[in-house]
Amino acid sequence: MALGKDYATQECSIARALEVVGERWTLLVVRDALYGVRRYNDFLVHLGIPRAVLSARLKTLTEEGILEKRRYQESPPRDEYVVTDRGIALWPTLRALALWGREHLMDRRLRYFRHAECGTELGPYGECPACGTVVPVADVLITPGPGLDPDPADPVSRALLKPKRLLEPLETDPA
Amino acid sequence: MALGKDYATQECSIARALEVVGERWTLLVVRDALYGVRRYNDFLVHLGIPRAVLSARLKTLTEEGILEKRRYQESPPRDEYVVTDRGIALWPTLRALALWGREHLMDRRLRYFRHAECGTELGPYGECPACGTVVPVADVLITPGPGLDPDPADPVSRALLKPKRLLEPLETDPA
DNA sequence: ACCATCGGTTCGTTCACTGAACCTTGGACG
DNA sequence: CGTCCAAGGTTCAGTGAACGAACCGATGGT
Repeated sequence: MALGKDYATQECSIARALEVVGERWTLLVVRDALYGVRRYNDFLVHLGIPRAVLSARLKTLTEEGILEKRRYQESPPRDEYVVTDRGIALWPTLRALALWGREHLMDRRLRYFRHAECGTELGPYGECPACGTVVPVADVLITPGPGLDPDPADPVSRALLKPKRLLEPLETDPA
Repeated sequence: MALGKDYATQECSIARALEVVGERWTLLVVRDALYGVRRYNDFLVHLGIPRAVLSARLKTLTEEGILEKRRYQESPPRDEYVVTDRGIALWPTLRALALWGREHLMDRRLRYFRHAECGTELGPYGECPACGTVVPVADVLITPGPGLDPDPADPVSRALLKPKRLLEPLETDPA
């Protein structure tokens, strides 16, 4: 969107939030970051997004403090984008959106989100029904569901076939 | 966004949800609908959205079953757009987005959302901390906060200066 | 007859997204 | 040394969506 002019006149925190994360692709980039995607190329192949747009989104997300760009090796110099606390705070929004989409648009289960400690599937607000506590994002286990393509084309989707915790960096073997 | 081509390849309920409500202005239209806005002109002046875009959004939201267009008087023929159950189900998403925006982008409180039965401000997941229950959207009272412009230009913002329940139709006197 | 309102549509301009090509840095290989 | 490859971008022409202003049709008021 890149609004400023328009949404800025709105006295509303929803509008202000959408100024930052409401543009096309932005929330999907944040989703991938929470799933553990960190490298430019992994975002690229998993999202199927034009390179120019990905560069722009990573730039503004970094500027807004939702991602942090950091050097993870010197030779050759390589940077990764790691989600910050501010980005992690978007988890309830993404969770609510995913729940709405699953309920109203999907006919099959693609993924389960569970409490890593006890394996119980999360409730609507990200809480563990068994433990009765809100599960920290780092303790959420993402596991594949029956509706998921068992042999996806891109390495990121393939890596997501194994259960893993959110935030934990994704291992993409380029096989 | 109007994607199909792009997001459709994504096996993800977030992506599917964003196909429907991820376009510019769409979530703000839904927000206004939950606030009780029903008439074309009220959406128009409150959002400051181009007419063509508003028409397009109302059309797709109606087609997606999030709003329902219905005749409320015959002469002259006038239609209103009323939010459906599917639209009401977006409340947790909007609530999460508002919370994030308030927490990370705002420096003042614009509105409070309270349990109409007891006046207690809602918790992060739309629950009433006093009653211990998730508050139905129709029982949420929206009240102005200290950061709100006390004399806004458009009639919708003016009507929202009085506390009212969500979903309850908005009374806009064209003063 | 004239004007105003509501709920739109039409249209020219501007702006963002798209996809393909290209570029740079730094190994790896021969 | 020269060539090739991968990662992580930038550049650029074409397209599609958003913007804002103008226009329109139905109805009611004066």
